[in-house]
Amino acid sequence: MSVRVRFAPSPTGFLHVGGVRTALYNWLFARHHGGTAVLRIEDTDAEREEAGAIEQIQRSLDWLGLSFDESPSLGGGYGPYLQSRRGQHYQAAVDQLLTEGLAYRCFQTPEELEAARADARQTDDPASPTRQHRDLTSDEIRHYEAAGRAAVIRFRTPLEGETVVDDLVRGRVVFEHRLLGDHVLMRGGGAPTYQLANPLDDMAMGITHVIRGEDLLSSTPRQKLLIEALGGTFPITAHLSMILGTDKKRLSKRHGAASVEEFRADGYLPEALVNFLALLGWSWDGETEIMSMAELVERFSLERVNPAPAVFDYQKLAWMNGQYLRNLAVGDYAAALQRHLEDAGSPLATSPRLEELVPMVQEKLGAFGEFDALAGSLVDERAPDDASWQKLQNDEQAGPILDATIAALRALQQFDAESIERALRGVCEQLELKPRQAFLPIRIAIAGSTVAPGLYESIAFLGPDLVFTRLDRARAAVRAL
RNA sequence: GGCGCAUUCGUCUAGGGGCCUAGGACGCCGCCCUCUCACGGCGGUAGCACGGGUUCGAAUCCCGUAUGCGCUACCA
Repeated sequence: MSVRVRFAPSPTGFLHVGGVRTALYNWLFARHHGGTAVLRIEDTDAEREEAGAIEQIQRSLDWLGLSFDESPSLGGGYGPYLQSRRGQHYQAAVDQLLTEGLAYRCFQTPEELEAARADARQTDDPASPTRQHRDLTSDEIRHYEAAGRAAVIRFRTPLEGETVVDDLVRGRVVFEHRLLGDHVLMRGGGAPTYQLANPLDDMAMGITHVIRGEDLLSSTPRQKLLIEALGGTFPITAHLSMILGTDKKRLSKRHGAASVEEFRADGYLPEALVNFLALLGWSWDGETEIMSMAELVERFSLERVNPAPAVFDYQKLAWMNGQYLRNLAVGDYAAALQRHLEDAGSPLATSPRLEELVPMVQEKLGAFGEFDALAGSLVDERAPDDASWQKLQNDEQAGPILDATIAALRALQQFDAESIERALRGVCEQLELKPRQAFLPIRIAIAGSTVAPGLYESIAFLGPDLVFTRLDRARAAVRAL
């Protein structure tokens, strides 16, 4: 039997890292086994759906390099399976369940339900409120219908016994039927609930393995019961732990970036994010950390998924991204950097000289988002950093250093990094200063900041015209005091 | 409250009875390299939640407690 998995997000917002990890594990598992991974959008609740969310989810998955199979449902074009287009299929299943007495109509008003819940709090039968209309007489049904009451369809959950789920990451989990309650399959308006659409589609689509978040573990027995009532076989499940913020709460906006789009905007590489997320809850040998997509596919297995929740460590992601960045060939680095600058709408994106900058910044950046602050002043004309400029002006040696530098650079035949280095070393000897002292004012004059790419390379990159302009400007600022 | 899941350095993890005086990585600290920032190199800090069992022997198995998280919707 070949493996078929699905990633089934609801379009209620951006794709966040928890969702990405779920998507990734599904995808890796499918690819590892040469199986199929499909994307299914669970848009059964029109009210909570957010405009553009589907496109955004797809864009994020594309960017990450997670391509899903079989996406033919949208009017002949390409797109994911949409539950909102499968209404008849759900209706047919409900009709069958109704006929066989496996489901029933429930006419409770929200007020009645609430009242029943309040009563149930005192008892040891927490599920009873959901079963109030489980055994209505035909007279009662006629009465409710005559009164024009809308009905929801509830599943007739067995009152006794238990359902066992053999989960690939959690082992055997047992649920008592009496505590489950009769959950709603179809709303008053005729729309299916998740509890109906999700398992039904898994069955209809021949899903063999359900890999999803632990938040859905408790609804697994209901889904299993439903599928088995319909004569189907429930898939094998693997419930992944939650991803937490540093406060151990579910990762969200307030912990920092939590959506794919944000990491992208901050200048992270998709390969790095994928690698990092793969390791959040899974490991290969406990030692190897940097793994390509191909290696992940080859090595991934659900058996090695950790059942414990994991805290999302931004620092480690940053480190890993730096590793990926530094391993890029210059041309690839330049291309990726340019794409990032374009995405960010930065004017630096149009610079034809980005590639020249790469060797100067590649060792220094943890993410492309830092590029502008580090090297922007070499590409753009901009005001110097205030604090740095202050430092320059307070430096008593600055005047003589700048004078000597200007003279030494003026004397140069060749304006390349080696020549510049020799010239600047000469300045140090001449003034009997250590490079770290002598170069500080020069760096501020050149880059407008105490932090910048290598001095010699920066000077060579800017070229004599700009360099002398900036040195003169600094000289004037120092003299003005 | 009920049900469920989880619990190894600050964080991600290795470990599935003796190989563990618990290994790797990020972070942190120190040293080296060094024109700033980084990178890189070397070294260091730090952990089996607690209590009972089982066993010749437990981080590893069982029970309990604690704590955290999830579910408890006509959300998914």
